[in-house]
Amino acid sequence: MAKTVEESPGRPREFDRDKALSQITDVFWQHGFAKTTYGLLEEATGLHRQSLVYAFGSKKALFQTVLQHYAATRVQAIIDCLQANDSPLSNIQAAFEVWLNDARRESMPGCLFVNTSGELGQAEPAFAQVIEQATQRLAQGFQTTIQAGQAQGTIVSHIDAVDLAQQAVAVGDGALLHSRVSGNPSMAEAAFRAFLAAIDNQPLAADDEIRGEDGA
Amino acid sequence: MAKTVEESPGRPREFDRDKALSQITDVFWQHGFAKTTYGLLEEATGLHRQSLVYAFGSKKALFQTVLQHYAATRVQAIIDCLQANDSPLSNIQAAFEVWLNDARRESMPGCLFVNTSGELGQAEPAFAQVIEQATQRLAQGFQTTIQAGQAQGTIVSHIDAVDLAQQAVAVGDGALLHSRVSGNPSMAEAAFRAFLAAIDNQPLAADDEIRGEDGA
DNA sequence: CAAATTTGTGAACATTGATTCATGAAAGGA
DNA sequence: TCCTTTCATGAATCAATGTTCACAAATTTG
Repeated sequence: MAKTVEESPGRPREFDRDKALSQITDVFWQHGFAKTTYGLLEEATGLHRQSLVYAFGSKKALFQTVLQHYAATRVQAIIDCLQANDSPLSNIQAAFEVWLNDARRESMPGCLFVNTSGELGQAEPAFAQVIEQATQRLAQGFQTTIQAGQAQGTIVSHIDAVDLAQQAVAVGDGALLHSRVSGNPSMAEAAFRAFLAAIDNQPLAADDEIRGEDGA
Repeated sequence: MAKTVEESPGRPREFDRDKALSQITDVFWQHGFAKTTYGLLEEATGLHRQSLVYAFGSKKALFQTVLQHYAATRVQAIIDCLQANDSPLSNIQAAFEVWLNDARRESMPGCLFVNTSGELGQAEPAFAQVIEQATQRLAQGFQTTIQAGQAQGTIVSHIDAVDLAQQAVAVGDGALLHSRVSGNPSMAEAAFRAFLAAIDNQPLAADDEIRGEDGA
């Protein structure tokens, strides 16, 4: 059985569980699963490793909790952007802005799910399942918003909404991956810019400002 | 100094260096850097670990060689597709097909560079540099092909070619990442389909009735 | 042929890291 | 108060792993 009891008789916990979880998330985010040691976790939280085991279980169980915490906060923030009370295009742009903040971060750029996918793949099915489910929810969020834009004519309709939603998630994942390895958000910015330009349905506004050279 | 001498007096090597390197690449591809042990490498190559050390140096040096080998073969194959003697759109489609083959592979789907980026990020600058350089070359290849298509009018011109090239690489990376964690190439197929539909400049063909399945 | 050099192979080494043991401390309940 | 339960901390344990040592085998060069 899990040892993460909510309330029970006996000595009360002296530290804030959620605060520790947040600090632990950052360590995994920065170092990945394999290179995160109990020494690093002790340093980040100020707690004894055995306290972490009592509170969260083994390292795998701890990481699973971290992934679920991440899905419930970070991924949910993107979905909230997509469902905001604004135009579909603005909502997508807002979601991209959240990603860009992750890409621009100095200390630990990128996305925990992206990093974990690359590191472990399907080697740990429990982890892969959390990531897969979150990715599905994210794609569904994009799809709904894109379909709304297509219905009102602000997003191009000649590309399938499901395909566009999958592409949006792929672009985000790829961009955040690259921001991690390069330490540079420019690829993410360019990729998001291209995606938004591609789905923007404004056939008359092409005379805005001519970008770069135009041979036509 | 490196111990990878090309030819020298003394006992000749009994195994094929390139063949072993290819087998080693597959092991790293499947398991990642950290989880690849000398035991796995011995099993895959049939060689003694010390022979590998003699031939390639330390584990990090070995992996660096693997990454360079991968860039010179796999990444180059994509670039060759982009520079083939065909239409720009067909060239891009052919490049995506190579990626799709990697996404569809049963045993070890995905891309070694993508996996390594997620696993190590900038933790090993020597690795990150190889990946970064290959990514730059790939983006440059897309950019050249896209610009050619824009010049001849087969690719849309209202989106910046540099941004589109960055997006293409991001889509590919994200799609291959997801194929690894999900074991399913459907996201890659959808994302590539959307990208191709978005850059295809056929203002008269917008009256196509059914866009469900891609024909020939 | 003899010396030098490199490879092949088995074993050992040293380090690291996740996990567990053992003990004292702090609460709640009877 | 006394007992049970849980937490905090230090130490130990056990397994895994990258690397190195030592020696036999194979080939080139003088």
